[in-house]
Amino acid sequence: MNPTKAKLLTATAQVLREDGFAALSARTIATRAGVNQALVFYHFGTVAELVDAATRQAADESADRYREAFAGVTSVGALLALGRELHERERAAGNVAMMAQLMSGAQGSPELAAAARYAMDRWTREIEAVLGRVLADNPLAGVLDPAGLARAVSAGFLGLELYEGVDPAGAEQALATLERLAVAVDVVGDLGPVARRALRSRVKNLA
Amino acid sequence: MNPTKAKLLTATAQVLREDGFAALSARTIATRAGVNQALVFYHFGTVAELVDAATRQAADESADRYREAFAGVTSVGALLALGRELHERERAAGNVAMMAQLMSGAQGSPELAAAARYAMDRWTREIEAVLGRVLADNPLAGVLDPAGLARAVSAGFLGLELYEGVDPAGAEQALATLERLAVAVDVVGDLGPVARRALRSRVKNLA
DNA sequence: GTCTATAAGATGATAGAC
DNA sequence: GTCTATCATCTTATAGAC
Repeated sequence: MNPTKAKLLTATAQVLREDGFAALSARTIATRAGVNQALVFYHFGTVAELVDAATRQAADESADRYREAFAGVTSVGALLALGRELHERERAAGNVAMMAQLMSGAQGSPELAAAARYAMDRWTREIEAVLGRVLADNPLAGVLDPAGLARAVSAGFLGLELYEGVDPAGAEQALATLERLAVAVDVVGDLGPVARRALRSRVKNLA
Repeated sequence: MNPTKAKLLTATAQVLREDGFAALSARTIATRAGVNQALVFYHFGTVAELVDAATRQAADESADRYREAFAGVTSVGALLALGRELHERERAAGNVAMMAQLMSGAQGSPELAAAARYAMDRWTREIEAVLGRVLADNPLAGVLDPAGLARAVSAGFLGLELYEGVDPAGAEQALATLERLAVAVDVVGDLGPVARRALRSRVKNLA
């Protein structure tokens, strides 16, 4: 990989994270990369193609970190602890903010929508795998399919990130409640046989 | 209200909804409003102030519609049915997309962040009220505080809207799973006295 | 209140020197 | 591969005629 090309990719991610989609331009990116503006077009053709490449790369790296971290998780409790930690870490790295910016920018551009879809797919694939393991013997498993839940979790992180930029206290409150909801799902999984049977029979009618 | 001013406000909302935050400019807005570009600055001073005014107005109208619709709802089942209908209607109107665009644009602009926060507050206030009523005698009430849950729901809608623009099928799948989760919460609220007691004692330790 | 004209700057993108 | 210089086009914002 050409060093200038690499610099442009990481600079694009930085601008997207810190200043938002609206701040993206060949000049802002090149300045942050410490290279000449014309090199954006030499290496990537257009600004949109650079953004596409940068976000796909970031999504790959991010998803790979998810996979490693999720590898040994088999209980809801462990997933929650890890989830909170991972959430803080990814937040600090700015990956969620970057994806949120990508998604909003993608609304007006079919080319970027493809990159955004790719990024979401990479995330949900990892989350779906761990959710499938964790929910395997929960009586709510028939209701909470891992695929749908993984997508809901990914979308939820996007929304929370946007919300956090606007009202940090409110976002924290929302996150705390969601964690409690997850704990409640776990508690339901630990219910005694009587309550468990009662719940399962009722749940069966929903699926 | 000056008719030109009104036209600019609704045109701003339209551009934000249909073309996204990146497409906002005095010219795109004025063209859609059918008025001269200079009038943006005469009536609102800057483009940012126009966007601020337009999104506050839209949030007010949207929240007022929520309030009316939520007024008579007292059960989770009724809220879910209404929620799905409302979600479709607001989606078609483009209000959620507009807020999502506002939130992402707000990341780079403190002035817009205030407007975004105002919009989120108006939404969560209505949702919190109806959630408080609906969850009043659910054994999970101690875990799912209405304030946090309302914020989570608002943020969730934002994320789902962004996701939908990128992958409609995935977003629908996520929404379906979330609805099932809400139904499960309702089922828990309808549990017999034995299971209910077992759940409540376990839940008590979490709060 | 609304218009035209215009200033002053940022943007994507290209041509051509090195 | 990298640079400078340049283009047409877009932007916010203002001045001044009507």
